Amino acid sequence: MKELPKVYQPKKVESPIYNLWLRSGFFNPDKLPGKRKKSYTILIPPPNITGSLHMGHALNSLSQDILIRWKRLQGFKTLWLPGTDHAGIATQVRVEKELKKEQKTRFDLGRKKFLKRIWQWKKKYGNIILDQLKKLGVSCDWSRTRFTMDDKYCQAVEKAFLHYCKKGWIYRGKKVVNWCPRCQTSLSDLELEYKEKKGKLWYIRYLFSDKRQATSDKKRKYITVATTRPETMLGDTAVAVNPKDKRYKNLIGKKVILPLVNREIPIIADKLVDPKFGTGAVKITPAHDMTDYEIGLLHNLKIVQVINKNGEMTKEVPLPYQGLFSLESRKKIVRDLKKQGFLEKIEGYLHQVPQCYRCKTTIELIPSWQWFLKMNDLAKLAIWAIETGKVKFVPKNFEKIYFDWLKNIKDWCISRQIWWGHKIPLKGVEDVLDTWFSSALWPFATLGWPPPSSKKEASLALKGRAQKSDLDRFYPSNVLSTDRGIINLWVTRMIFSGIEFMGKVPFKNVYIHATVLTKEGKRMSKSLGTGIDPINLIEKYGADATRFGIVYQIMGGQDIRFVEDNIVMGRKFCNKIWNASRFVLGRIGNFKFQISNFKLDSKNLTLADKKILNALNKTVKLVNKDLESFRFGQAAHKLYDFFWHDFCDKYIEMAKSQITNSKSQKKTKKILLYVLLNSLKLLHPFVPFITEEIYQRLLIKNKKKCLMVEKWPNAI
RNA sequence: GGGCACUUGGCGCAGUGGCUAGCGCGUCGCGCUUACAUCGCGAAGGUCGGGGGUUCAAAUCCCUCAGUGCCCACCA
Repeated sequence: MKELPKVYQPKKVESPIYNLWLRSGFFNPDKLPGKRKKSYTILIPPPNITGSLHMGHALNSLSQDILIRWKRLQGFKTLWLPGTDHAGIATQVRVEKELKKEQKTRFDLGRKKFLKRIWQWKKKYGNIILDQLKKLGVSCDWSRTRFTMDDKYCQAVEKAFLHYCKKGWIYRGKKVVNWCPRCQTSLSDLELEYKEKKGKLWYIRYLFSDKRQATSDKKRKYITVATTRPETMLGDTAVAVNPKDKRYKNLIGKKVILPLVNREIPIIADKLVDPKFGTGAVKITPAHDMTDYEIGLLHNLKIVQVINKNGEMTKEVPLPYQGLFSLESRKKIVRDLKKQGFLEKIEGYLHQVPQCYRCKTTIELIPSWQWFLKMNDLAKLAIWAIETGKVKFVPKNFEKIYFDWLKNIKDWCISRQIWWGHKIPLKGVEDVLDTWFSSALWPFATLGWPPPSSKKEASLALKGRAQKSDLDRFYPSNVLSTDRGIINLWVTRMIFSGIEFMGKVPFKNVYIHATVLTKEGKRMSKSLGTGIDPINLIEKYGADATRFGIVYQIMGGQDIRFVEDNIVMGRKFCNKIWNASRFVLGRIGNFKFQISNFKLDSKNLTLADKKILNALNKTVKLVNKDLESFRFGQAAHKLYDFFWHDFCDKYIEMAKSQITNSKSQKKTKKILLYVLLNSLKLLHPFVPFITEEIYQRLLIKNKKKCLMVEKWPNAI
């Protein structure tokens, strides 16, 4: 045996070990050794093809890798399926940025050339994250890598869409929708981000059209409305007050003249109006506000669109304002109102301004023709899944977010006017589907749904594989591990899609991992310069140290304040594992023990022997328990304490003297090797490289090709 | 505006009714003892955010206040 270096050198180990795993084929469930009847499946949340690895991915992938490696050791037929998401708007925006460097827009290229450009981009950069994940040591079955725009996946999307059509759940309608003037597309509510901005509240007077109408209060010649967006007043078709508001009760039904436009509009009553806000009287612009739109529908108001899809004022407005961008026209309108005496006052106002979640442009609300998916029945399915416990959230409190959204559900606007995505499979429609429509099918579209329609096709599809299809064998998956930010955007939609198309929920557990913040508690973000690149950590400390350091911090909280100190700890721990192994290997020499049959009879055991064997047993039980309930950090702490303090500090020290005694020598060696081997197994899901490297150097009988497929220790 | 969470030694965190509140990093002192100085041994350091309550007993349960992070929301 070669002498081991005193210090563990991850760089020399990681790449050869990863190649060993790849060559073994054991990432692929069909190539795993032994009889493995039960499957254990995880589908990776497909990263966007625009992305590169950040701490969130690292954290999430680690939880999944730990689970998969643990279950693989426990003898399950494990599948961890990787893949990427075409990420409609995100990718399109990314490539548009590239084009901008050449002073071009997508419209300059035209749809066909632009799409070609995106495919090129995808080919070049589409798998960056997956490649980076390999450095972390993840054990995905790369032979099953999927992309949400693979041919087969496109079929699934089309089939799902047509299925909804047949049910009559898809309809086209002209509604006020969120519109991104830069992306030139509609967006669902979930695709908005709100940013707090300092704005103003303008108080504007609308004069009564017949001054004598206000007879009860002779001084009252006008009604004042407050607005944060004065430019939309050009599209006002009513003023609304709360029916219970005494101040305005006698004005309901009267008419006012819209300043600058000179249109006569009615004063109406609607309970949606909050009497406490502003003056209690609100201008109603059905074309450019959700609430106003709803009020407009109820009161049969005319919809006057004054802002177009580029964010410019339309021909519906008086000539001086036509063609101006909305913010320019705002300035001019305020100036004109002031000049003409309609502006009562201006107040400062802090409000949440919606912006596009991909390009951060301020959203306009604009009436347009879109496709919608009726959500009533689907929402009920999703609610049912959680209420009956078919799907469980960990931590449980996230179910609230889920229910809150579902119980106030609106129909889902599924059409987008971007180019990159799944085209709506109907004639004459250029729109593509919301990227989340396709992600919603991920749990089964990746496994071969829709199933082949003929037997011939079926046998073709199964060529070279086991008899049963992946869909039969691996659906539903066991765990979905994801970020809390996409619970409704993605998780909810997978759940109802799974039930609708497969008749079964897509996964049993939804594990919501912690969000990684900086040490100061700020969000990690590249643009803020607060991001930490896991790849740098791997370079500096090694993959195992990084893994252990991160996992050590996953204690179940919603947030993790990341500190590099823990990675330092991880590195020290790896070194400890390395040296303890060096000691054991050195003392045992070339003797090959039969470890698998090693029985622990209590005769001939010293107190130290008993203690370490008991501690090992206890650790096995506790680690199992922790992992079953996704308590990754707690498991890591227990392993750390056991290995360092029980094994190294105590037992190895005792063993040094026991081993000099000819009576206890052999047993001590056996126990050293036994505890080391089992420790390696227990630690493997957390620190796979170093444990595999050491395993490869062990002299034991019945040695497996890889530690990765060894047998997880049973607690005695 | 509503909701979810968090607040424990210098820093990051465990601990969810009961021994003198633990761990990692850091700090200080002593040790290169033949697995490891990325180590060992020892030490200092906390009235568990403030206030109130329940209990024989609270970091741990309840109320309240404050700070922090996040999510949701049609106050124009």
